[in-house]
Amino acid sequence: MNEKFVCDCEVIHEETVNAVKSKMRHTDDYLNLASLYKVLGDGTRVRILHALEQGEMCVCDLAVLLGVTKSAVSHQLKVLRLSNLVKFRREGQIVFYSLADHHVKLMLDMGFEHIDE
Amino acid sequence: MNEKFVCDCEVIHEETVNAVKSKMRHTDDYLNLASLYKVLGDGTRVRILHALEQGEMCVCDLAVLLGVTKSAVSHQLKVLRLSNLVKFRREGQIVFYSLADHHVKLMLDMGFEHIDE
DNA sequence: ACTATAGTTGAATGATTGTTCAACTATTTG
DNA sequence: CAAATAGTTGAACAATCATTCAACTATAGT
Repeated sequence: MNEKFVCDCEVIHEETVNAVKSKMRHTDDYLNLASLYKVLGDGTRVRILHALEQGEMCVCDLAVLLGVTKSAVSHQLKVLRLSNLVKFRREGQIVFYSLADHHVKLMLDMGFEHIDE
Repeated sequence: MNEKFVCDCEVIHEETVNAVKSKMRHTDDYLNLASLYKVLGDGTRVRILHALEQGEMCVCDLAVLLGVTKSAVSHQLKVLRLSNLVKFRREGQIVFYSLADHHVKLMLDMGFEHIDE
């Protein structure tokens, strides 16, 4: 009556699995973490975030800078907003976006370090 | 003769865009960075990585621990291998996987910090 | 050589996702 | 109020992706 039914393995290191299992978080935590990284896993979105490291920018600024439509930028900004990676303020017709906190810059820098090896 | 043709905007902050543009990296850098985060953007893969923080594990261990098939684990391990996030060694029939370097743990921890707010 | 088990791989499938287009809202100016 | 511009939104389409299944390779034991 072990976990064989969820796997096609016949022999495993039972102690190792149990030891690791006790250290694991709740599955939802991993799904949340994956969702966060999924947001960072798009070229347009990381370009937006890196651009905003220099300071706040409006949607049109970003669209011109990245060479895509306002609509595309707006869609991606919404994704970034829902993940609490950017914040915004409205000034007249113009909406200025900026990074939500310094955490975001740290995550980007850590990623760059890895790819720059 | 400005960048209007790539965007449906009529008025922008030209100086801001030029200033930021000079600070931006090559587009390929962002695609590479996004590719890395895309790999981390999957629940199964982050669970694998977090499990491997405890020590090396074989494919069957991981399959039982996560409740998925060997095949699914093997496919994801291949993705992680191609991104240099895990390494492996073979001992007889058994292949043990482990984290490629401490960088990986740092990236995971930083992500957890963000979602734990 | 034969059997059993660990692991890998390719094709197929269903789900997710990024962009575009068109229509919409919000705000400013005349 | 009307016109113009900044930004948002939903539907549609193409592309990407995670899992399963089945067939395969690799190693160990008899």
